[in-house]
Amino acid sequence: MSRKTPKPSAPPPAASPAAGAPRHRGRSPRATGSVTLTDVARLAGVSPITVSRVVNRPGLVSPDTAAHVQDVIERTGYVPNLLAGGLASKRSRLVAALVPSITNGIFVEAVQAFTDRLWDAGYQVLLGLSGYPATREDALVAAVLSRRPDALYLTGINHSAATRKLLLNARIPVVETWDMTPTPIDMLVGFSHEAVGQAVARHLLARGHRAFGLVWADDARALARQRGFMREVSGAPAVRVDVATVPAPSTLTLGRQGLATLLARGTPTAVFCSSDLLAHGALEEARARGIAVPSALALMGFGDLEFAQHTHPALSTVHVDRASIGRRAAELVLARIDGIAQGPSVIDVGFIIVDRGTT
Amino acid sequence: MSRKTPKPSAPPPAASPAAGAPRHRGRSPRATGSVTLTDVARLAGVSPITVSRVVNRPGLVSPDTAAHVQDVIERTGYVPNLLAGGLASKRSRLVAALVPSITNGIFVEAVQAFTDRLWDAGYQVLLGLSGYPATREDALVAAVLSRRPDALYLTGINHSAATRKLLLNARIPVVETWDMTPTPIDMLVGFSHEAVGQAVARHLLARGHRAFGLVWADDARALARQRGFMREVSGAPAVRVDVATVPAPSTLTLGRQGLATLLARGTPTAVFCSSDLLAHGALEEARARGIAVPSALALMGFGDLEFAQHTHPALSTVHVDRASIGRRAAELVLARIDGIAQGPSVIDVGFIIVDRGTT
DNA sequence: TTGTATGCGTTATCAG
DNA sequence: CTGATAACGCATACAA
Repeated sequence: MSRKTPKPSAPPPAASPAAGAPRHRGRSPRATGSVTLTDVARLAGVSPITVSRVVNRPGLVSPDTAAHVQDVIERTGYVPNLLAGGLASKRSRLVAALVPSITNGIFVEAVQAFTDRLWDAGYQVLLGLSGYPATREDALVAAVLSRRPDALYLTGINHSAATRKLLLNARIPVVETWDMTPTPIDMLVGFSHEAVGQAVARHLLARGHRAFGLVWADDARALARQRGFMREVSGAPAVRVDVATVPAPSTLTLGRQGLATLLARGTPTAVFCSSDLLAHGALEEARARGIAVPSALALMGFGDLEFAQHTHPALSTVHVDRASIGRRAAELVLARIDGIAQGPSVIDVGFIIVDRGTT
Repeated sequence: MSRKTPKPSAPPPAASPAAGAPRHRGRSPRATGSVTLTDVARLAGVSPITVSRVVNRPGLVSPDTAAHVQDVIERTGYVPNLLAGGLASKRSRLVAALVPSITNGIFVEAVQAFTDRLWDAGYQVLLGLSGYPATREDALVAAVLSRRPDALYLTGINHSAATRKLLLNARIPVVETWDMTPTPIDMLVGFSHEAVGQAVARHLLARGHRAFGLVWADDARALARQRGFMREVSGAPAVRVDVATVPAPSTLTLGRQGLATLLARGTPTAVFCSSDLLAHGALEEARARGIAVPSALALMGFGDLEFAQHTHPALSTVHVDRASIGRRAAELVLARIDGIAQGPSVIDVGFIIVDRGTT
């Protein structure tokens, strides 16, 4: 345990702050009250930068010094101040993620995966809740940028001009998610909603269906799926499609009503719902009317409501690997932060049609 | 639009930075590249502190000056740096919230309410995911405190000694939630889980039940509810209680298995599950066996799984106003930050037994 | 391997 | 109502 010269007097007891220099606490008119890196340095008999290195780059410091400093850190309960650190280094070690809501389970799984991955890499994620149709997104982006995050995760690709400008000025990596576009702001991890609609249409057509019903939420991404569906079926002969549109935040009740509406207007053999919550509502309506699913009516949702699978194994769906979106977004961000920007910066994670019976 | 003297030359065109002082960008070796408060001040012909006031306390500045500065702010796209601001003022305008997970819907609603309320008050919420049985909580608390939040929201009341010490040293308001204790770290918003168990027991006893089954997760708060239940029924004669314990993260499948276990060992007339997810699983098992709920078997959960209510209106539950927990926690925090620490700092939000049929 | 000098962008303090 | 000055706590760039 032999240390270099600068150690004025080893303090085996508790606090015996180098009697020459009087206690500093309370000296400056703006003193904060909590232990600073300088306090630790003084107590350990080293320079502040050495303490900084012990905390951030232990490799650059001799084991002896490191151990001693570490000891003082623990005794004093020193907690680094990342506001100061971030200001000095221009790296906040903070990454912001903007999500419409966390009570709606659909986006959380990706964010959780994103957060977990970044935490392991030494970053913290600041979550911003943009509210539904992204009303507050502009204000939120500005607020979040004022923390000087090292990167930004966005949900969706529809952003106002003001937002885009802020993002461009910020000069940090940005990942958009949950959608697909040839012109991302920066990077992108998602899938094409039009392709989903198209694939489902193709799938159902191949299974012989011609009379379709759509229970559809009035939401940008959902409408993209509808477009894809419509485009594909419009090429097939003798096809009928009826759409029951429902307002944006999907609920079970809206799903029930949607199917009721469709049944009042015709007799579809396959009903595609814009979300699994709607699909499950429709399933309840079918049950209530004694309509067998899937033998008498094929029912397809979108998004894997875990609950629905357990409740009724005959509800088909389009599966998206949500965690994977978060994980890959994190990889992209980390690569860019570390300057290793190799590889594509637009990733299509695709989707899978899970057919649990569609006649 | 007449302004005071210090305006050197009104710049109706774009950037004409007071020709006397040469451009500053790129001068310092550590220049950051983004617009600073000083840049804005120079362009507006005022001192930096005036710009600061326009942003933070518009009231202290003359309308003319304010308008002019505001204009420059918009033209330059200036975004304040809260790392610097927080460092200088010792107020980060950041509040941290620690939650086990966000994919588990149980705690999110409260956090969302907390976040919404604080956002309106000018604060941002940094979400920390502590993982299940709070394994990473220590590291997380340290990491989060290094951002110097103005307050902290915690889920639960079980914290390690190390965590408590960090929290005490931090000298910031702390709200614990979702539970009740006579010795909170600082403030508390929650309810007594023992009281829940007790109340349910009393309720079921009053409805004539004597043969009870418990499908129970192995989790601290859940066990507190069990204790309350046991204590209450132990006072009644001729009571039998069988407990099927299942591992911690509840699933539908575990609920099914739990009920199956109970039915293999006896014939309870009322089954109380530690969560609504388990209760719903049990409901499925009952359905599969042709046992009518609630006429042949009373089933009670805890926590209002919204889904379950729609699926089966005969599943009883203990209702907790989750959003209210978040809202009231926010109120407490704000009162303390503003120094208006009036009122109690321990709030019991209570719970409600929702009986949808228990024989 | 360790230390010195300096500045990051902002606000508190006190003076005009 | 406005400004000059001095921190806030830390890390970068070099030097030893």
